[in-house]
Amino acid sequence: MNEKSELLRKRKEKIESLRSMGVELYPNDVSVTATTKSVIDRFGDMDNEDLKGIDEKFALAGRLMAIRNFGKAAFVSIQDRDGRIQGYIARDKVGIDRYSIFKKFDVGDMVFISGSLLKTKTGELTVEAEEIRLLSKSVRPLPEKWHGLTDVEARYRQRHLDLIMNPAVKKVFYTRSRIIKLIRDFMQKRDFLEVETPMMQSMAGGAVARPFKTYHNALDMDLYLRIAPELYLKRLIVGGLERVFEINRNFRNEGISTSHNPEFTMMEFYQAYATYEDLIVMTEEMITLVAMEVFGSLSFDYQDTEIDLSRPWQRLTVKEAILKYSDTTPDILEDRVKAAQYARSMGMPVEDDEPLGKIIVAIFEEVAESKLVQPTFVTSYPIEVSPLSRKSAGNSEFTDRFELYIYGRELANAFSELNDPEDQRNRFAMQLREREAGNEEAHEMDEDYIGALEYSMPPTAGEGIGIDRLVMLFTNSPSIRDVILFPHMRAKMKATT
RNA sequence: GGGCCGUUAGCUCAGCUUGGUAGAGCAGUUGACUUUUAAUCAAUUGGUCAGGAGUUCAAAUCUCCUACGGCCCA
Repeated sequence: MNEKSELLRKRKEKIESLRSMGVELYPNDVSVTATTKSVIDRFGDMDNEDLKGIDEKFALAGRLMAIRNFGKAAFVSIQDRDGRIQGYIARDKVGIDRYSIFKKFDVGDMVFISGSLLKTKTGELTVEAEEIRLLSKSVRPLPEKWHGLTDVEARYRQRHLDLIMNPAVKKVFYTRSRIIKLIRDFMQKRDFLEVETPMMQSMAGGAVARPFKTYHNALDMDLYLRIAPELYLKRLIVGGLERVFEINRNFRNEGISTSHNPEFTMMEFYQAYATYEDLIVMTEEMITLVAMEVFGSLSFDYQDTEIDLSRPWQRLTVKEAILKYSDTTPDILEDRVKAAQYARSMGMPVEDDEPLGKIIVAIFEEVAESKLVQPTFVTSYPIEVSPLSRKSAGNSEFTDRFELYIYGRELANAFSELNDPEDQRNRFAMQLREREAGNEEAHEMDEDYIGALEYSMPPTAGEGIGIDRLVMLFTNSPSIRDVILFPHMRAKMKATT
């Protein structure tokens, strides 16, 4: 920002003049006894006569959001973490000295107010100040009071301003916190242990994605920010913890979009002696519980669409979903050459030696994904795209796996875990061949993990749930950036602070 | 990575089609005002028109490049 800006200069002059009046600009000695909401909840319905009978004093603090000046009196609006309340500052009440100091306050300053309550002519509960003090002087002006801050770039880059100006934004992050607490409680009630596993890993495993790379000086080794906690959580299952979950960040070195941020929050959990079908039920229970807590209902609007979470949710195999939403015939999905031909006919790039399973999933993503608006469990994923999943009994080309789709977005991914170390080695070998063929996202051979499996892991099912996307759904947010406080942005040369 | 759109005062936006010395509201400053609530009334300050290059007598406006952002596609 331009330091020559007249606004800033004027503010600094004002600060100097307050200082010369002996006013402490950044004091730290107030005792706040109430919030705006607590006062309004208790007294909002009372009339002026009742309020006069209360000899309690109220001490609140917050940001000055408006000043309506009348010469010898003024109305102010003070905003704290859970709302706003009006203050009435009359010269005769606070005294000439305090009033002349108050006249130098600006919208945006942090202030302390204490006094009694009254109702104005228009029926608004108001704190009649006996004292109004400066707690922290603002140097920069706030955005305009009516339109606020709407420029999305400025909102993300200066989230502090966004939070000050846009109460709906604050609400999103309160809801986010509540959803995470609900999920945590849900897991703990089912005897799952919350754990934390490495964010920095010597090999980025547990998912198919490109990692961020970093370097540890003292150990002289490359490290990768994790793309998933999966392989560590399963080591804990081998270790006998039986039920574990982790709610934490994953990092994937990929593009940014309305549903992708390079760092995002997942909950992963693993339950011994369960199958992916148990997790279907558990997922329904968890998400409907969140819906009931947040909306008090299983149906709600997301963007322009009504989402209905009434159970049971639709289940389709990958192939069924393709057949349902395209003109494909079953024989096309049984034959690699026909499938490749079909995919190409829709303009999708297909490698000559692309395995059938990968082509099927590509077709699924092309024709079906966006159609899965109401909650749908998609099952029976091909083995080629599921290197950590257990093969389906009776059909070794497919796995005991599901992905949950809502509003065309993948919200969860779960499977019965592959616990046969020999099979796991073969799967990694398959991935390694892909890697050598140039697929940077393919999984690496993880001997250490196989070594853990060789101590035997009980039959287990595991799942990852995208917390950001879940919060998007429950806060009606169109972009993942609306549910992440500080979404990643390209560095800007010009300082915006 | 591609396409489209955007970037003008602290904020929200006009102005661009059709080139001719940069506008409004809010905020700020000064003054009036002791029940207002987008307070009101009067006066007034504030601009590297994202950055760069080009065309032109003359560019916020036309052309090109770059940066950043949004939406859609991959």
